[in-house]
Amino acid sequence: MSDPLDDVFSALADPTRRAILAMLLEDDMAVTDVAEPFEMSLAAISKHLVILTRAGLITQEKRGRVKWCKLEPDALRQASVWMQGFGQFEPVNLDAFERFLATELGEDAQPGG
Amino acid sequence: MSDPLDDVFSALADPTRRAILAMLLEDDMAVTDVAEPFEMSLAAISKHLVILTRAGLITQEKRGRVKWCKLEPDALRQASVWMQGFGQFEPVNLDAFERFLATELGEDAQPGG
DNA sequence: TGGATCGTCAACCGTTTGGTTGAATATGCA
DNA sequence: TGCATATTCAACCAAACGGTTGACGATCCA
Repeated sequence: MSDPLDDVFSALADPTRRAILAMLLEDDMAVTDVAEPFEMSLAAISKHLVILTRAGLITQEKRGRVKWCKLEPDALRQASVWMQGFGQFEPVNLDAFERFLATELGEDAQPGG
Repeated sequence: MSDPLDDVFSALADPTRRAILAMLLEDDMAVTDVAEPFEMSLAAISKHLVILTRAGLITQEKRGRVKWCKLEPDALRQASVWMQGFGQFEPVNLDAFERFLATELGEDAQPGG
């Protein structure tokens, strides 16, 4: 009944969760290490990770005591495709197209703070 | 202090608001006409439109009694660029690229229900 | 075995969200 | 003028959100 885009976009709406995704862009991380730079409890971060998991934006795998978090960009890509539907009626939209190519080919993309 | 992406993504998190954006893709609309297909009060739709406006996803212009709503895809594009930063380390991503082209050229794009 | 670490669960709390209703405001028109 | 239409405002509500704390289960290791 509920659109998976609901979960993806509401997961992305929180700055803490976007920061977590950016961290996971570098490498897979344990829950404790994800929580380390934030000024909030481990339990709070654990909840954020549940929300990211339910949205399909990350997966978590337990090895021993440690639960590893891994970025899953497919859900992001789905949402991105939905959004790009709104660019189609623009006259040319070369700007977005060039930026798409830049990030896609990794030429000099700067993936945000 | 608060990231504009907060407003954009939380605006997009609601299915009613995404449906409104899809309607505005066709043409500019008056508030009453936006509200017509939904099974909720006009006041509720009015609030949704405020949220979309605050996020920069639409603009509203009053002409006479009627307030016209117009899609503003720039905010969407910003968010889309942020998201595409997460696709860059993927091997090729031809799938998203092809769909980008399809919607961009308007060949047989189906911009969602 | 026992202690330290990893992570979640459960209960609680204040704020925000998404909806309602009825009144109010602003404009168009006869 | 007076009435109909278009839209928002204000008050209210239940549910969800984002955080806290403390207790708990699971795992490693000496």
